[in-house]
Amino acid sequence: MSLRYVILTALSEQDLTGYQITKEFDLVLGNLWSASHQQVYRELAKLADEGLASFEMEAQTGKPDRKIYSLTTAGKDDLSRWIEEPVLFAPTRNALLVKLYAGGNRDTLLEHVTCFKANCRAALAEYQAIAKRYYPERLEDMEEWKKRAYLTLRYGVTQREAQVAWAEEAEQVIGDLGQSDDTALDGDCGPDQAEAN
Amino acid sequence: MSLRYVILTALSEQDLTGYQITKEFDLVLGNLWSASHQQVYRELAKLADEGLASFEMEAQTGKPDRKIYSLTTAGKDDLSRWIEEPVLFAPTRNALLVKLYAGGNRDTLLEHVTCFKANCRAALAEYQAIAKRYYPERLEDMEEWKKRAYLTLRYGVTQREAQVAWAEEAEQVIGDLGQSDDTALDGDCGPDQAEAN
DNA sequence: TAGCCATATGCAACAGTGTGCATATGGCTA
DNA sequence: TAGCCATATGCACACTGTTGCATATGGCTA
Repeated sequence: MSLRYVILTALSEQDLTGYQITKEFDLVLGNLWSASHQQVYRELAKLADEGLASFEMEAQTGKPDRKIYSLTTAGKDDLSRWIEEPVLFAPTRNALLVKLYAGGNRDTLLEHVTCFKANCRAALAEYQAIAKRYYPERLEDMEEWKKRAYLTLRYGVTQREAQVAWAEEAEQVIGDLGQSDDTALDGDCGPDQAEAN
Repeated sequence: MSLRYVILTALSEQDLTGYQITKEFDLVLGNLWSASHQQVYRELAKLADEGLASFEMEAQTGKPDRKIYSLTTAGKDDLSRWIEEPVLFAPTRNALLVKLYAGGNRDTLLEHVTCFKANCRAALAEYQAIAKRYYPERLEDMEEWKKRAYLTLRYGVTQREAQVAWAEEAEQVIGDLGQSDDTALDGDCGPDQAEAN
């Protein structure tokens, strides 16, 4: 149910097209939520249908026509109401941890963890690039909306840093394990392990 | 697609009923994944249907009959294959960050963050209880499967600790904000800056 | 005895997300 | 000119997850 409010939030800043909102998910918004363009268009249609947003067609030269969406009063009210609601915390669902728990070949697990670490580092680099570009000033000098946005970025940074640290700890521990030790699986340490996928 | 493999993992340790698997999600497994009993039963039925697991009815005295599920060879193979596959990382979806980004009343945001912090602390306390009960020995003295399980718990601990630290930082920053400052909602204060991007 | 709880299993409907496919404009390049 | 890319929008179906409801055994307690 949150995607709709992410979109309402984006629209509360400025009028946007579905295409632009989708792009936002690759930038600042991506740190909070993510959605495909199909999801975005579908949700926008629903929002317009329910009167929370409205749109105007805009003809362009050299590019296809587009629909520029803006919040209605009802949309603003609904967003405000939602913000006041208690936050629903999503349960953990972590495939990497499942694989680690399940067992399997040591080198495979190491690869998974190393890949995870690389992902986290890449995310960190992106966050730092965003910080440099959008939040170059000191916290005290930021406008209030910017302080709040910066906090969401800080969340991503601190989480990723903790993940990298954990990954390094995990690499150590897994590195010290024997070659193969599935929980109750094939258990052979035979020559092969077909690289799936 | 992962729920099925979480269940296969649980079954790879020992034969279990749907009821027991559901209980597991409240304990150690809860740190990796979560699912309702309806989901568990549905998935078990599918696994049996596809020949990845099989079950035997067991009559009990004083309690209802139950189905004890066990992995088939095909099930073990499928689990092994899945473990080898690259991990699919789930995109971020964080309602708290959305609300923080959107704005709203300062005290509301503070409440949300404080509630989040309390949740994290509660989770930490649970993790510590589990650590004390299930992993009292030193890491070096653990069996290999236990080292891996311990790592998954460590992940939870390090993440939660980072979240608590962030929450305290956030409380500071939000505490210094003015009373009300929605992005473009009711409480406008002059010419709203709608920062592009 | 009535109601609650733990044990034990499940169906049905719906909401939310993901994936594949489709369509159209027009610029740039091989 | 053919193909690719960015822009721009969307449908249909499948899968995953949530919610409400249903059923049954038997112990414990008010």
